[in-house]
Order: sequence, then structure tokens, then C-alpha cells
Amino acid sequence: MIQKLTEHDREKLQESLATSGQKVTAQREIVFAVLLAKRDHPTVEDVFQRARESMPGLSLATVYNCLETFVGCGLVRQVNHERESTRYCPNLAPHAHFRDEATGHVHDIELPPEIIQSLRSILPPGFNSETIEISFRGRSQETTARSTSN
Amino acid sequence: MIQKLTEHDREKLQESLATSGQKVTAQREIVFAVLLAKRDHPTVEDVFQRARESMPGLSLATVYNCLETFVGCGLVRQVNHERESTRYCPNLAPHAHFRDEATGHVHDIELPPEIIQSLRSILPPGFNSETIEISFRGRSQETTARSTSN
DNA sequence: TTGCAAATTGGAATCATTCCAACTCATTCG
DNA sequence: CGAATGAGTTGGAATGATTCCAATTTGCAA
Repeated sequence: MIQKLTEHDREKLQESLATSGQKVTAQREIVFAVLLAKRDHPTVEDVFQRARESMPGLSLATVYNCLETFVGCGLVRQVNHERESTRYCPNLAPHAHFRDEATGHVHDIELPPEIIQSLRSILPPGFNSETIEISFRGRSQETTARSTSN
Repeated sequence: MIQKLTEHDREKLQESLATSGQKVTAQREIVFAVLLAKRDHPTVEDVFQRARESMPGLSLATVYNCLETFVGCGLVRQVNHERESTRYCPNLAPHAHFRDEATGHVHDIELPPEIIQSLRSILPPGFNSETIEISFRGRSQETTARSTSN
């Protein structure tokens, strides 16, 4: 069962939605709470399952809608690897992703500003990029149970 | 209509396939030739259409098979952006991709070795990555008709 | 309290990709 | 020479994530 949003997170949700003229709903609260509760880059299906524990009537379509809305107002990021199901990530700091081929787990990799800068600098003139996505693929020794979860 | 492979490209094909115990076939020759002829990061469907001009009986399944085979033996790379159809790219030099949101075109961006090196260095200990994928999204002034095509 | 617009819902539709069983073809072996 | 083998090809069916849609429901505002 998912914890309610903290006052702080609820405000963040409310404000982000407001900037694009949208409202907080019970469904959006729960979906957002699910994302914050376990930051393991869940798929839509994952979110759906988890959210349903708190709101059994919730529909898959609504989860798609909520997540799309969140992406639209900058609350969460989409994470794609190859053509697997899209995953969602509430970490707004600039970061790359590492996909462990053995486990399928996705880890956030902190991205120092100077790297971003040097990447931007390799673009030929005339190329203006709003978004850079970096993903590593390989294996990690997940000995330390310290994952990207909360 | 697609040009036949040059002797040199045919050898490359033959050798790459041989390393994984596979053979050159008429279908594989044509699919490979299509990729080399116009390096605009075609989708499977694109390749299918173009290849059919030279070989009307070619099936879509075979195009999927050929491309998968080529990826497997390192002859071509897959390019994914978000969850759009997979595109294919015969450029084997390390490079990133720039996806123009206005046109949908994909451009290769040369990747200096020192950037790759510095990217590798941001991985925490225990993370071993075989593959790094970098994709930019934005707009480019495609005034110069100099694209990534041949 | 009525009306409206936004959100939600369940199910159907879409679309890329994968799967599969039948077929082709070149080559090897008796 | 055939027959057997096996890789490769083929068309169509199946899959699975995502999108679409028309019918409610909801929360406000007039």
C-alpha cells in the first residue's frame, strides 16, 4: 500500500500541473505517489499494479494519461531502452541511465555539468538540442543492496 | 533501384557473416546494399520498400531477419528514439545521433574518443558498460542539403 | 441545479515486432 | 544420380505496448 504524498510533494504536484492549467485528482496523486515511493523505474504496468492496491478501480488508460501528463509538465522523465516498455523516473536532476543486462534493473548515473557541456559542444553549428539522453548498457555487481530505490 | 555491392562491401559482408557461421544470400546482399546506398537511418519498412524494387518477392520477415543478423555480427547498428520504429545505420565509427524534431531526420554526430572516455569515467565502481548510447533531440537548420546520406 | 469542461474508464484499434510452420534451395553423402 | 540435411526464406497469425474513442463521471461555476 502506497503512502500518501507529503505536503511538500503534493504542492510540487499541484504547482507543476497548474502551470499547464491542469488539476490535482485522486488518480494523479496516487500515480505520483507510486513513482516517488519506489524509484526503480517502473513500467506503466508496474505503476498500474502498485497503484491499484490503493485504488482498485483505477484503469490502465488513466495510468497512461497521468504519466503522459506528468511528462508533459516536467514532473517525471521517460526512460527508454531499445524498444522495451517505457519506464518512468521522478528524478529531475540531470542523469544518465545504466541498464543492467543481467537483471534488467535500471540505475541512475549522476551527470556532472561539465560532461553535459562537453557533449553539447560536439554538435556541429546549426544543431540545437533541448534534450540529451545517455544510456549505458552492461553488467553491474549489485552486491551492495544500495539501489536507486528509496 | 539499388546498386550492386562493390567487391569490397561484398567481402565485408561475407567476412562478417562468416565469423558467426552464416552465409551470404541474395536477400542479405540486397538488404545490405540498401543500407549502404542511402544512409538516412531507414526503418525496417523503409528498407523493405527499397529492397523490393530490386527483389519484388522479398518478404518483410526476411528483412527483419537480415537486419537482426547484421546487428548480431556487428555489421550495422540499431538506432532507437523514444519508442518509434527501430532504424538501422551502417556507420560503425563511434557516433551519437541527433534527431530533428521538425523533420524526423536522424543525423550522425561524430564522437571524439575523449568524450567516450570521460563518459565511461562517470560510472561508479562495479558498473561495466559495453555500450553507450547518446541521443540528442532538437532542431537543426537543415539549410545545407549536406545530410548524412551518400 | 444546471451546465460545462476536464478526467476517467473499458474496450476496441493500431502498429511494430515476433513467432511459427511450411517451403525452397544449395550442399553433402551414400 | 537422388535423398537427406539444414540454413534461409516466406506469409500469415500472434503478441504486446500503446493509442484511440465514445460513454460516463466529476468538480466547479454560472
